Amino acid sequence: MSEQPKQLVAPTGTHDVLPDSSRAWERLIGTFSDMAHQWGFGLVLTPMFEDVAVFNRGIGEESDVARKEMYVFEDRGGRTLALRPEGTASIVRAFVQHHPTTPWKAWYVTPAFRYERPQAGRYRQHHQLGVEVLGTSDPLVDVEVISLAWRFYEAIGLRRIRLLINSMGHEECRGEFVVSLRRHLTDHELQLCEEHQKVWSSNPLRVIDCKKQECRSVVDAGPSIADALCSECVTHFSAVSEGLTAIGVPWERNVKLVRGFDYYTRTTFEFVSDALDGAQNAVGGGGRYDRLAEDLGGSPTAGVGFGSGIERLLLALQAEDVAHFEVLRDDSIDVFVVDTTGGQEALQLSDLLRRNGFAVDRAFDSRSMKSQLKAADRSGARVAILVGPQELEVGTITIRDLRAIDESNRQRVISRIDVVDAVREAIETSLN
RNA sequence: GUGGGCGUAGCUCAGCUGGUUAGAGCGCCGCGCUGUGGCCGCGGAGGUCACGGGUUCAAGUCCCGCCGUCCACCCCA
Repeated sequence: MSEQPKQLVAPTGTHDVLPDSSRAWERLIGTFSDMAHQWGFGLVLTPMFEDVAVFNRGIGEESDVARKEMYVFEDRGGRTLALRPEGTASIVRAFVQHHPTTPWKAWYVTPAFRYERPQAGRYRQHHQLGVEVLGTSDPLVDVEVISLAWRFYEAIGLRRIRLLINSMGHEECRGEFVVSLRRHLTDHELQLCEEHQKVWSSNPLRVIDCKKQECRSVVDAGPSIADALCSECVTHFSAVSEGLTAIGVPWERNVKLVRGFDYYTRTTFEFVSDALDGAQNAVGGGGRYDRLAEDLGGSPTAGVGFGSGIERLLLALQAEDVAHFEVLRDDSIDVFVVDTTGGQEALQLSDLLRRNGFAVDRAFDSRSMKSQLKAADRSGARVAILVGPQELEVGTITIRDLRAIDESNRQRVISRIDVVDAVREAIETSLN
């Protein structure tokens, strides 16, 4: 006797999605796919791993994600590759590579990988869906992107969502702001929180959204990005916020909204769920990235997009008790075929009914009628059709309503030839 | 990367200060109903008490380590 091998499990921070919960995933992704097409976006699929430079140059080598969270590996040909940590950089790389006509409107759904310590709403593999628009700097595109996200959240049933928007300015006014911010932080370095006293100079913008009281006091007394914007950036921001208001999407300006990726210019935004109380309350976010295509070796091309975390959305839905994302009994199959003559009849009948559009399941292993009916009940089917030796001999089928309440009149015998029509009728008359 | 809680049946958990064959509910299988599910009753299967060391006459229970998980920080979806 050999020893039983050690049982293997999914790696830390990853999860299997089983049928109990995968139905909600299907609905979420299906809804987003429908809406993205309605908004004029086409699906773009890119490889799950890229040359590490795509992400380093994209999200910025100084960002936490690039510095310590990427899954970087070398392949057998000595290439340095990384599993994608977010959705945008790959899409822009594909744009640069194929130079499609603009505006290029892409939607995507993809896993994303970050080597982090897992906790509520944060995993080493999570999933994002989102869109990107390349090739136009029209502020109304920002509005279109944000509104798609907003309408999507509405469509899936989220209510307690808030939209926070800000502008990071373009290269120049943002640069000037960083200079004055640096000056201010240098003057007040010793008042910062312990952590930021050490690391603020590598990425001063990070201090702005630090939650510690020490840093907040320093930041509040310092320069605001809102005052540093040039007139063009101010105009852009106004057009975005007015556009949102025009179509009834509520927003809040948050001048401290500084997102983690370096590629953002001008518009940045984030959607937070008030139903999620933990630190992981951001269900989506994005912004404009007018320099990114250039950074990835393309010609200067404006871009804007958003991404949303599927796991976070599901947590928010759960927290809001959105019932329609639970698995409903109605969602299951129509007919369960019970066959106690060996299984050949179930084979033929299942095939026939499925070809006629019914959702059908059956039992295997020649189990007893009692056991097969139990399985039929568990399946949630509305009706069962029964074939035993008696029916087989005379060419009939017993059709049984599994949802009827009284025992009389819930079951009848039909000719096998009429099975499709009889099943159709039985399903229509069956109670819900 | 830092800090804390928790790992006992498929699932949710009980197991008092260490003491004989480790329990419950749900789920699963079977029987009551030798061709009829759900409800009810009865019965059954299923556990190297995450793993590895240690203390002890004796460890699910105490100690150390390790892995996993959850939570917080950091950061983000």
